[in-house]
Amino acid sequence: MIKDNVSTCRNCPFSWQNFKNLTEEELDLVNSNRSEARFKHGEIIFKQGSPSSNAIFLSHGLAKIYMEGYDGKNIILSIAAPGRLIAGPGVYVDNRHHYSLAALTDVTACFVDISVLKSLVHKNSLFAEGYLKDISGKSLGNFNKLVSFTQKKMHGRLAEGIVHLSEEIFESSSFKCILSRQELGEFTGMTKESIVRLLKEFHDDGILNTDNGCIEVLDMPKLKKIMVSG
Amino acid sequence: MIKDNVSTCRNCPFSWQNFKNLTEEELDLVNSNRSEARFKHGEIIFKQGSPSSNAIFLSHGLAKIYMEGYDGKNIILSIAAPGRLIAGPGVYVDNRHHYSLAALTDVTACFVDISVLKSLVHKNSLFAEGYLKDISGKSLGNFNKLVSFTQKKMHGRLAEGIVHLSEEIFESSSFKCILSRQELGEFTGMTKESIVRLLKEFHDDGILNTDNGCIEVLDMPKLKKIMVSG
DNA sequence: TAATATAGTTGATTTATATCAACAATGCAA
DNA sequence: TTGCATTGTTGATATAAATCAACTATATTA
Repeated sequence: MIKDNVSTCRNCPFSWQNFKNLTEEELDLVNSNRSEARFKHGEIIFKQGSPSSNAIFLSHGLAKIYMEGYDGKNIILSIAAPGRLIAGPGVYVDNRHHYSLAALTDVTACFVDISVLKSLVHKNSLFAEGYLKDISGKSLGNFNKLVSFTQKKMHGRLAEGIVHLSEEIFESSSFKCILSRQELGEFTGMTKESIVRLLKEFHDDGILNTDNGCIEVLDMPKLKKIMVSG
Repeated sequence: MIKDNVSTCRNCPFSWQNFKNLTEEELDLVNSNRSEARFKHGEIIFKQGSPSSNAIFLSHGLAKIYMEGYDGKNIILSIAAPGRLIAGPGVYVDNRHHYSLAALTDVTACFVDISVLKSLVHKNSLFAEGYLKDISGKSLGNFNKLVSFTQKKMHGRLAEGIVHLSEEIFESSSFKCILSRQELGEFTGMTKESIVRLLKEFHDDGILNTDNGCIEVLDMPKLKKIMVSG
């Protein structure tokens, strides 16, 4: 009998930053066009290629945003957490999802009809600006990913991935990793075998511990050094 | 005595799509805050890291948008042509350029104070929406670049690059390449030596000709097949 | 025109990383 | 609990692509 449904957008503690730019009436409009659904770990929330008619916000849990590439090889673009708009550039281009979303834990997700957000972009210029900021920030993230994927080698990329998980997602130096080795590979651009080997190497160098699905960063400065130099 | 200065934004044939959403008065505001400068081939127009206080539009020529990576290795993100907004995500994040811009040919560029564009985003919701569309489209381009850089091998990436140059930039199967082998490498994620070898291979396979800096695509279907499968 | 710098080319070698294959551990279903 | 499927681990091997090094052609400048 879990009770983590959000009663309204007004009192949602995971509300998207940009909703702060709305009037209470506008936020109520969002709320009245909101529906909620639950997903179990592993379930797909939406698929790349399908029509994107809703913006999604997680109110509970974590999900992976990933692109399905050639012959079954995926790239995990980022980890979605509560408070983030999940919509993608397709919303303003071709109304298609250009990536897929799947639950990494049990997830509760709010769906808001995209036309509602678009109408608010028209009505409320602060909200429009906030949306621009949001997209811009994500775009920057992709720039960095592009540079690090093309120029860093495995050590640097894995270090970067772990630092990101530790600081941005779990906000702790020790966390249950959630991502399988396979997924860790899709997140950092390498095979699962390479992940295993590198984690071991990091362990042997006293940088981290890996116990039953958890990662504990022991030497963050060293890890960051590898992240930058690698 | 070249005369390709643009007299006003109103009659500019290379005007940004999104300016069509402005009233004439608003466009005049842009125009009165516009300044023009010329650059010679190779000159840098702005540098990654510097403050981004202006949006830029080319009225003549081509330029490369590139990120400066680790130890002098660059990635050319795209080729800028007249009609395109060049501003970057930094505008709505940290007021810094996150990539550099350099002239590939002789270039005439219009500079518009970014605060003017921002004020128009506030005043004109259609313009704001157009801006969102613009950023979204570019974001999609980066997604594709990420997938192709991480998953395709050299053949596929080079084919992709050449098809892009041919169809999007020069709109001809035969074109003066502009990009040096080094730059072609930065555009497709490989070294200049690999570019040379692959171009030769493509030539030997009857896919294209390379004569004094020109590329002539002879077998576009084959090239596209390599682009997709590679 | 000669002199020098830059860009292009080629082949030999090295290296990072994927792939393949076998096996161990873990979790889930019957 | 047993069996089966998934995930993790390890070592051996293959390969794509970078690096290195030498050389040639093409521009640019004196």
